[in-house]
Amino acid sequence: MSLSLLRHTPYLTSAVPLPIQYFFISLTKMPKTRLSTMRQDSVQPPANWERVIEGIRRMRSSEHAPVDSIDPDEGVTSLQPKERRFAVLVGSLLSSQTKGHVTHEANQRLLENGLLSADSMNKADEVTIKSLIYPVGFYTRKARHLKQVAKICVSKYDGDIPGTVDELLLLPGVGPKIAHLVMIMAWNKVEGICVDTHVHRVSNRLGWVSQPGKKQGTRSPEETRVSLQQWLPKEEWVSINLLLVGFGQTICTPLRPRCAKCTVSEFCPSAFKEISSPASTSRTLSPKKKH
DNA sequence: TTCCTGTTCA
DNA sequence: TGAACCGGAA
Repeated sequence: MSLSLLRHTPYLTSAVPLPIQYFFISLTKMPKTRLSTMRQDSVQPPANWERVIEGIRRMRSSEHAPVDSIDPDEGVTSLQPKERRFAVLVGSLLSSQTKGHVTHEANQRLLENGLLSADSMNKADEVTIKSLIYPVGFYTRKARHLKQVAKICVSKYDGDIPGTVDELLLLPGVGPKIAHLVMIMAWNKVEGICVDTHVHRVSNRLGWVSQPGKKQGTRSPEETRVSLQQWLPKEEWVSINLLLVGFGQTICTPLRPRCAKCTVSEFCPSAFKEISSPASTSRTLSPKKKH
């Protein structure tokens, strides 16, 4: 068991089989918010953020979210460490703009066909990969990326995957979201927050993040990641993803958020304002319309 | 229509 | 900064 994982995610110390993937963390194991955790820098945390997180945790416990029903470890824990890390990378690559169960089924098909290793993936036909991962989003592009990634892993990393964020970002198809996800899931290292569309949207609605030197909300997930990391205690960096993804899937939805069912709406500056998307959020805050 | 745990290229 | 990549689902 990795010490680094325990250090960064103390709530994973029991009952949860390691290594975990895709942030599959039992909700009952989610930590209570730590009070009085002083943060670095001079950035003031948003008011009541701890109460908001606690409230969202309660909502997440009482209402099931799609992200909770996926066990990404299925069939993968039996793999050797090197293959398991590669499988994590592949699963992460497949996940963009794709629902969890679709991603999971595609990964299982790759596993059944023995393609979840850098060596076998490198030798596989691109058309074969494409047909196996269908109907994952952007499957044509991803099949190409997977072959390129496998080739790089074989030639430069002896069949393993890169161990740093910077090196992961050099892989085709790997951006900030996937790089930070893979660092946590494959290497048990927390280099940054994994910010996807849900974390980006919910953070902005709550008024938790802003552009550098401005009061306006962030315009990209990467801006959100930097802004969040300036005040959110590192102990929360891992759990915040699954927390807000599930919350974003069920209550704080992109379209027609269910503010009436949300128990933290009193702390939310966007509550009951009929927000339809992050894009419209920034438009509302800074009207730069064109006609 | 918009969304789905984004990244790439103009 | 925005369009393109993908197609099924709500």
